[in-house]
Amino acid sequence: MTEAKTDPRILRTRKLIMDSFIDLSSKKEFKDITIKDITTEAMINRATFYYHFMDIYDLLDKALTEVLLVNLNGKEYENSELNEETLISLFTAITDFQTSLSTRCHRGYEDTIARIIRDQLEVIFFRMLELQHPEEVEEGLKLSATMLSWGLYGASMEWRRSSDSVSPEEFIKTAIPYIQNGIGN
Amino acid sequence: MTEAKTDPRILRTRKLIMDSFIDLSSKKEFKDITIKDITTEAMINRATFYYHFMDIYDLLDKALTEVLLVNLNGKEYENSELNEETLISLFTAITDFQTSLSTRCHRGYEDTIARIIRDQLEVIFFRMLELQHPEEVEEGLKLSATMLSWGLYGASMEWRRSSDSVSPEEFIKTAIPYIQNGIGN
DNA sequence: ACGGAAATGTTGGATATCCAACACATCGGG
DNA sequence: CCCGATGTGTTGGATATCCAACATTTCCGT
Repeated sequence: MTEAKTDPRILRTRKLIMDSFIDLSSKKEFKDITIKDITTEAMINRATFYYHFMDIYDLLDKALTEVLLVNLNGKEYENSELNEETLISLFTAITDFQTSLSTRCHRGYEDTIARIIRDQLEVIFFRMLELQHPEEVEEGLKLSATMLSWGLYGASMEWRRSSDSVSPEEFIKTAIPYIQNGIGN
Repeated sequence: MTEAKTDPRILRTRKLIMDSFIDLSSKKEFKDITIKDITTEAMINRATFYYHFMDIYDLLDKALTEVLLVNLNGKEYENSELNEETLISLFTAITDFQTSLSTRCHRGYEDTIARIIRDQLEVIFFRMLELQHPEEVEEGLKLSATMLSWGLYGASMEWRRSSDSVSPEEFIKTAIPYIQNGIGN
């Protein structure tokens, strides 16, 4: 209900900046991308960049979040339950996202990426848990969501490390029983 | 030397509008494209459209000119002579342009398109003639350029009409001797 | 042929963006 | 070491763009 539509110029400019950044990321390493590069490509003034973002790390953060959200929104977790299907879907969304990033060059920013993934996962988990256990206190659900997000992210790291070419689906399925027994009714 | 750089916001907005229009043109007929459609796609306000263009016909005009210029600029006629090679190059540029337009739907606006092509050809011819005949009076060169532009455009119409699958190069080559004898020293 | 809906243009005041200039940090070469 | 060159952030005044509202025209269904 709290309307207050954001000015379309803001939406347009942010999109131009993010698109340019993502485009440049596929051509250069992150550390070689300068703010002038981005603003030139986006056809906006350098000062305007600072109107929207603190610095280039802020942009990296928000751009990756945006991309991850696009990856996740195709899946519609809004009103779904936390079950085997959604867990598999979430897990493959993460591994897809990381694979798509590996073609770009963000070496040295794994921590940022990890935090972004965990943050988004936590929000999704919390929504699902809230829906499934309306009687529980918020604090408990929050903590569960936190632990699940760390856990699923950790699993994705383990999947990448193992690299014995088992599919993400198969990989996460082996862990699901333990998760389910922990969170099941 | 007469600087007076145009504001980058203007360049950006015009580009957004033109790109959106060209994009929409490949999906709808011109007559079904509304100004709201364009401005929505371009993420700009409808009032801003009128800041840059008189109406949608003005946009059609300028957008086509832009596209044609892109077609022509790859060829670099700036300091070239008016000889067989450049004539062939110009002719194929025109036929390419018209072919690319035929996939879009501008039925009923052939006159506009024709005028745009002739206008641009005339400018190019005049520059070349000026370079090649510095001693001549401007009026004579202007008129020659006008006649050449009409002539070459007419040839392109004839080429489309005949459609006996002879290449544009071959087609125009048959006419070049007459042009050359007319304009040669 | 009528009436409502949608598209076209226009306007004045609000706001995002631009510019030029500045101070500061970083870096690589002589 | 120092210097010029390059990148980062910040600022105040100028300007392109937005918005909401309006009048007018075009279109389409009944």
